[in-house]
Amino acid sequence: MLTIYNTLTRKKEDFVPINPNEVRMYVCGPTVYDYFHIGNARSFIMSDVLRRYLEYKGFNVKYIMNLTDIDDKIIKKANEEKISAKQVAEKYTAAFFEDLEKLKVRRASIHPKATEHIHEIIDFIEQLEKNGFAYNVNGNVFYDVAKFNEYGKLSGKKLDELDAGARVDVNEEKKNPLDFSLWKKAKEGEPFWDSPWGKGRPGWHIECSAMSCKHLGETFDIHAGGNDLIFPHHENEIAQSEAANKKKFVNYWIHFGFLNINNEKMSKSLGNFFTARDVLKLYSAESIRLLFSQTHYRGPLEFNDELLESAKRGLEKFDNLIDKLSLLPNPLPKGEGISPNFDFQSYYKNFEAAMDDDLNTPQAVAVLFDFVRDVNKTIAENENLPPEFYLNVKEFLSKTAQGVLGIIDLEKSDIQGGSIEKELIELLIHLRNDARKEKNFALSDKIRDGLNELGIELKDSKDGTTYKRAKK
RNA sequence: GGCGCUGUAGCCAAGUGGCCUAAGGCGGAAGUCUGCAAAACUUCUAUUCGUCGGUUCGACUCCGACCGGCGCCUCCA
Repeated sequence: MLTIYNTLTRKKEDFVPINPNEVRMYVCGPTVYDYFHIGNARSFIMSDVLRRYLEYKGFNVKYIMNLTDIDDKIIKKANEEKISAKQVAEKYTAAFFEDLEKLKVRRASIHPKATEHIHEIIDFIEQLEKNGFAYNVNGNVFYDVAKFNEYGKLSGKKLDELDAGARVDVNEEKKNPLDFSLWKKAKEGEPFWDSPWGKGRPGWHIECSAMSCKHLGETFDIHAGGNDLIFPHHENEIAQSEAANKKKFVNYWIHFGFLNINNEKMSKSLGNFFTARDVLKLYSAESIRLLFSQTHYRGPLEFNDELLESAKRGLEKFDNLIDKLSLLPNPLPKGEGISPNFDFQSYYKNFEAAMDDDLNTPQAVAVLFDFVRDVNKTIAENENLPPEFYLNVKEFLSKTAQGVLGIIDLEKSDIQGGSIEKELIELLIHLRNDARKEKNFALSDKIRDGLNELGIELKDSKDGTTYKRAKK
């Protein structure tokens, strides 16, 4: 049974979806005004892991991630770059999908855009007006926080306390400083849409309520996002959706911890961030995903080169085993060998137990490392293993390490390939081994060192010489 | 000020009232292999869980105090 820590109840709960075999989940996506940073990537990756694990468990997952493609930051960027807001959004939307793909994050079922749901958003605001939760002041429409009794139930804040602590950003039009914009009146030169309240554009929070409702229904299973969205964003979504639909909005709220640099939150405003695409220039998606998987999703995650490097090194254990598998004859000889005493089921069981426990990926990763070690031992201790053994190893890694966590790529063995490059390397290895037979070590070492400089490492073993390419 | 999180080996990081004299990764050490090397593989690497008290037959795990770190309360994954 999968358990999930629910921010709403502050407890770990059994996960029971509304429909038995289906999970509907919504994750807050990016505002497309810039490249996203590696801290944002954590949310995308961990959401992806959650989605993959739900599928592993047999659920049919309907996964929505929105794109905020109209907003103050986009308009600001457009003015800076002297292009339209639409062009900014298009540019960074394309970049967003490119980066996701490089991170091996699977696309959501649908990535709805705010600007393509203006109609739904307007309907939603009208419903709020009708229910008495919204008020219009000169074309600006606000949500009346005081009308929603349960305001603060997600973040554990109380209205009066919030009021006291709220930083004064005086907006004369608001009844309460905590009221937030549902519809913003267009200023001169800003993009706008026609509405019952005049020309304007939607506020930030309303798009998620409108789009989740359209694509997932009034009540759905999981809503996820970064810790900093708890308040006010998710709190406001609840206020909007529950006030409009008069129904519970979301059953399970999941929030991801931050990425820290030197024990400090990575953020655009602090300037201590790396874009995902820059990190990807130096490290593979698998390295990044392993690093993220080695910390529980709710806790803070320390991020630096040394840790990325150690994740990359850790990955080599998997890669070496994958290389071993890829060197086996294809197809494997049938029915030969003695079955070792190797209990694959217990590894599946342990992996699932870890993941079921509020997505304890560090524990799950530990199970995978144990698995690799035990497989290596078994291979070393048994001369004549049956083909099923290797097939089972591959299947296990394929389902868990690759399928759920995405920390390995079974199709991409370094040893594989069919290019001329491969043939040249093999020719050099032959020449070198001839030199070694003649004890011409000066020449053989020269070849080895030369290849090394090109990023190709030779490995001599009993069964011959193999090579691998240096990796990210 | 309000609310919340957190302190485990050189670094990162799970975990639990007795199976913990504490997973896993990196780093370090030794061994196997090797012409040498690298790599690989194997083994070892915290008598101890921020400090001090308390509860308990028993705590690192529960409670209290103290010290330290972080976050939200404002756009933010």
